[in-house]
Amino acid sequence: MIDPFFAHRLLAWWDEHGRKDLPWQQERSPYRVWVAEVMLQQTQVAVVARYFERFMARFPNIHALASASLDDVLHLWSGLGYYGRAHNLHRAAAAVVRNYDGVLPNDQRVLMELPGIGRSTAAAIVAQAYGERAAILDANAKRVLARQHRVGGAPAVKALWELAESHTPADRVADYTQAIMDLGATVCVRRAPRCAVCPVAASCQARAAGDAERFPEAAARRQRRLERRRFFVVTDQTGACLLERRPAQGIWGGLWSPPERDDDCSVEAFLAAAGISERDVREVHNAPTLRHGFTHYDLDVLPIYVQIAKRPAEVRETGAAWIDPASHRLGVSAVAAKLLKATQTELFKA
DNA sequence: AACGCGGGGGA
DNA sequence: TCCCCAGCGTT
Repeated sequence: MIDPFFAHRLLAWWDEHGRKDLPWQQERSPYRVWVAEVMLQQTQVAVVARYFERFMARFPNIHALASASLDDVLHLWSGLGYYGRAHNLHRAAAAVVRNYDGVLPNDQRVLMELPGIGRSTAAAIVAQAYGERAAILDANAKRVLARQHRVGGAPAVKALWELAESHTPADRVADYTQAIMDLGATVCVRRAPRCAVCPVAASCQARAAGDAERFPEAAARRQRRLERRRFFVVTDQTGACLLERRPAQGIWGGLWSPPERDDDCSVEAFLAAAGISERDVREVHNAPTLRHGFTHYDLDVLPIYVQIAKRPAEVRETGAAWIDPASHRLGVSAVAAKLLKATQTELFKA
């Protein structure tokens, strides 16, 4: 049984308490909404806010994005994670310029054919940018609806999409979409929801049952993997660091990082392959272990710091480059930046 | 349907 | 230390 006043009460609440000053809500354009929605995939609002305007300043419109190099796009994405999003954004921008004359389609089904745009993101774009009726089901809406109707278990996702569709009103779609996300983000929060100030608490079944925190049902815990990775962090006296472009497949695919080698690669063999003379090596020692948290497994990063007296004349093999520590060009991945920072700290102490 | 993908926030 | 976050693409 769908409460016909659900959307009405939600909108009335949003008019008074909703968020209306987020960066991507200003001078709202399809392009800005699109970029924001992609950045916001599995990424918290406060984090995206630090990247959004910088990205917009560098790529103010879809043509600027489409004609940019992938390295430039990755550079501005560095630290945001899920770098496949940046690849897809870049590819989709080129496709929109080529196929739609640079105008982002206003149809949900058409949008979903673009790389990186799924059901929820496509719905958010058409609702926020074009005012077309479309239902979203992000983590916030999922939590609100799962509690409102007290649905859990395996079939929950399908049921929640149907509930999202039936609750979405025909008018004020953009505001409603924002409202249900704001409610989930500020009132119907994961732990200790503030039901006392919730506009839809009266019809909330989980609230009535007193078990709101049980919803949405958590996925089964996954096994965590432990991985050990070994990087050769080679810096010179200016702090410049040797990087390699990583293989397209696998972790940090296509990004730049300090050279990674197997445990059975000796320091001598690495230096020889890189064309670095051993007499240029001033010091080699193991650094303290850096632990890097990961979604499904942990990485043990065991960098070996190598100080060399000067840049070797010829180390530019395929895919190798020196990175300037001041600019961090070449779309350096966050882990490379962390390793650089650790390296520089070590050099500073030495 | 399940899994891989990243980094950060918060308890 | 762990779960979660304005999900998507692949298998």
